[in-house]
Amino acid sequence: MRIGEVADQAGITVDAVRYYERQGLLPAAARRPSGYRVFEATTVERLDLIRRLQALGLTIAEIRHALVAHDAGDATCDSERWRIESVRERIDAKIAELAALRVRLDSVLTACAAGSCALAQS
Amino acid sequence: MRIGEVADQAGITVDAVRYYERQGLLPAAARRPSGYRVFEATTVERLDLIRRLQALGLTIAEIRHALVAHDAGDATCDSERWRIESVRERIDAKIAELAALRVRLDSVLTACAAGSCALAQS
DNA sequence: GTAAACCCTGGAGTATGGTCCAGAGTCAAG
DNA sequence: CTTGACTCTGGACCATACTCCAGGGTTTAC
Repeated sequence: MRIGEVADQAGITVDAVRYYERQGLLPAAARRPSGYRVFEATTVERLDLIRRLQALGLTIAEIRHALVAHDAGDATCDSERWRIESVRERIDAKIAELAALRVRLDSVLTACAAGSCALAQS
Repeated sequence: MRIGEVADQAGITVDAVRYYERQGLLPAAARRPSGYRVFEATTVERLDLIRRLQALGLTIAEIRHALVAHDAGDATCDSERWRIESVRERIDAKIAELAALRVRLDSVLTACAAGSCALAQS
């Protein structure tokens, strides 16, 4: 398959495919004599997996670590659980931060309703 | 006051002060013949205000809009309320997004506990 | 008069996850 | 044999909010 075909089937751009290759999320593709990349059908599945992990909030670096472990056959449920849990902690921290922010915003809005503008407060 | 003094009193770096000036959050400072910036004491208060608005989650662009209205005498409680409410909506949307992400993560972890690894799922 | 501490500008760098581009080569159909 | 669609590379660019740097000038104290 050409790069445009895998990209279409995975629903992403060819630029993204090349980017993932550069980032080590895909093994370096085989090449035709012309330099064109040649992909196997399984690449589409791998791209789907990458997208699913991204949708779970993993960064490119985390996905790379996960896939390297996977490729080496080292990806146990426990090792992946640990990775996902660290992502969950990061998300929980972010939610807590935003919730605190929202509380501060509400108090500003309450003050605003009472006639005290945020720009005038000290 | 020199730039280092206002920066110290506001608890930020001189680079940040110059950045705020470039971004239009501070009026262009007066200069000595040597080119050194000269600030009035009120600049410290303005820097404090900028920091408070940042702590509420406003971007530099939003703070600029708010301060321009303020400087023009146009900053009413209503106009500021509208600005703060749009920030609150943004934060609420972000919290909702992260909460949905967390639900997905939990289902992956549940599957993981049941022996189905995230990397193996289709 | 000299050394330390301060200030100036313009521009590059940080992190993230890609996108977009030019300029060139390749491939398939008609 | 030509046309159009595809691909290649390396590098610049997006937003955000600064930070850091070089290479120079200024101020202040002793």
